[in-house]
Amino acid sequence: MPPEVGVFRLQTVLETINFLHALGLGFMMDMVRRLAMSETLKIVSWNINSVRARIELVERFLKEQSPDILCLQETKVRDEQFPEGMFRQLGYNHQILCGQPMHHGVAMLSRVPMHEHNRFDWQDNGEARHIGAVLDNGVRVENVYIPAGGEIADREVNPKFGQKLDFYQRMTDWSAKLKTPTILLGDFNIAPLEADVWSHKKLVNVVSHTQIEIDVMNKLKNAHDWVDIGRKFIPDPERLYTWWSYRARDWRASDKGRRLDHVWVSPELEEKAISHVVHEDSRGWTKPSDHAPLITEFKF
Amino acid sequence: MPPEVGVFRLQTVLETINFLHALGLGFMMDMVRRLAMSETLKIVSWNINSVRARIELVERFLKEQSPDILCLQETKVRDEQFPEGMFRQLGYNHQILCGQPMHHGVAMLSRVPMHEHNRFDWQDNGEARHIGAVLDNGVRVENVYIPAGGEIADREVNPKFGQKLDFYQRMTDWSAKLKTPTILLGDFNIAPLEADVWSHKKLVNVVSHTQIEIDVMNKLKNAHDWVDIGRKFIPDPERLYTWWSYRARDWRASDKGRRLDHVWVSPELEEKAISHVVHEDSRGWTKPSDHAPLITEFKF
DNA sequence: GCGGTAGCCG
DNA sequence: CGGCTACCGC
Repeated sequence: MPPEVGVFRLQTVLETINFLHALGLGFMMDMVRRLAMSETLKIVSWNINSVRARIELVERFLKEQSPDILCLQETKVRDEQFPEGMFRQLGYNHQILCGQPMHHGVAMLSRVPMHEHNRFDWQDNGEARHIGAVLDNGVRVENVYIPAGGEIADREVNPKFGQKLDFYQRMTDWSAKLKTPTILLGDFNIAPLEADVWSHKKLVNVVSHTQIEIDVMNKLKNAHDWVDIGRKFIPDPERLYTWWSYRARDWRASDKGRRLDHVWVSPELEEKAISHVVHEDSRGWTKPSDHAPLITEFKF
Repeated sequence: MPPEVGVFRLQTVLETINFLHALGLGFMMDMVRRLAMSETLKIVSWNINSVRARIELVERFLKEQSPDILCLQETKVRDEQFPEGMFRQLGYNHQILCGQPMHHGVAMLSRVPMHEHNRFDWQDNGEARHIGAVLDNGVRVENVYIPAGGEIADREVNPKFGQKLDFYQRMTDWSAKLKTPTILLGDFNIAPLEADVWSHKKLVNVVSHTQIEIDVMNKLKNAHDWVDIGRKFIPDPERLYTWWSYRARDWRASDKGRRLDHVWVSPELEEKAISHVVHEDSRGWTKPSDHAPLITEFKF
């Protein structure tokens, strides 16, 4: 599937390569060849904590990593104000935006064709927390920002915690009916394993790592036999974090991380995943997000 | 007057030069020689619009221009949070701070000895708008941030305008009694001449250029026969601005400036002033203040 | 337009 | 700690 380049819709790989050559953009030819001729897909999930405040970081990341698809959470911007120009300049011409003022917000930016498929309101309150897309090969990508759940792990005193559990339950119902090969990724706001947090003992009653959350997460997982790509490539009990609080004096030295972000796939896609890394570097850049991007490569 | 260097108080020029040589700081020797052996003084007035937000700009300016004394207005920082480290690193060990939370605030940073002399509250409401210092040669430096005066040029409907006029009146009373040779500089928030604004006609009723303001400014000027150093070196009717609004799309192209900042001296210092420029360049740096620095050199 | 403040949130 | 929303002031 050759990419769109500005107003040009290039029909063949050869056309695309000749076009780039004419523009003196020979350095992009390898990329085009790879995109068009292989069935490799590099997809990223990143809770960006404001895409506007982080636009230069995102640009740097895209230039360094060149993913085909970027799935963002916590964009914190309404669609009219989304900084789509930078993405378009880098060839991310397929854009699905689902934002709202102030909080939450998800977005998908792609250099390969991608078609909006659905937007679930699993929280049933209008918050912008999900978009689903389908690729030309029929694979679905579901980008989700699950609520954090507040401070206290008790739905009686903390309604936010109940909303989080209900969100998981609705995703579970949806998963159970799911037939299509699907990549489900985003900020799940739960770190299920002991090796997913810097201290199991200290966090066992902290929202994100409580048993009740781990239970609802496992119910969701079993409803579709989701495969946890993070743990496929970095098996338990190896340390695996995707989030480090801003509040730490030195996030890398203290390393008080949690694995809140996840990439899950339908069982039939498990063997298509060929690599997965948490890009911790970008957590150390200037003015970073508190989450690191998750980079997964598939070969279909 | 040899400088203080950290905890060392160097008594002679020779001691200072030897000290720098021992530290491998030979590149500073010329500066020390100039400071200690000549009677030249380079003094800057700059409304910085937050010294914390602008600390890298200030550093760049000091490294490029190497003034002996920097007088800042609108520092917008309480004294405990003043970023004094950068100044100390560049040798500005004499510091007089007069800040408050959020608004206003003035500061003087000097590489030559300078002693706090007074702090007038010409507005009589506790706002941090003035500090006065005396140099070892007896010359006084008065650094002032005169209130802007609000939107409407009528003290009956706009108390801020009245406060501005009252501030000028109190400065006038002070000036009339002044006997010492003095440099009075800062953000006066009035552009008196037609050539001090981009359009006299359009601004004749805009606070900063109204006749009532020009009248109180002239009364202040006459009370001590203050010499306007800006117009001594760039005579009327040549265009002379020190401030350009942030709101202009392209401040340099539209050039809708005003001369709000001034350097005035006692009559007996007029002939000591040997140069004066408005450093418009720094208005074009990244994340600039809306005011440009005024650089004046004296030879005593 | 762009500083500062405050409270809200994770 | 550091986004957001607001308001305030120049």
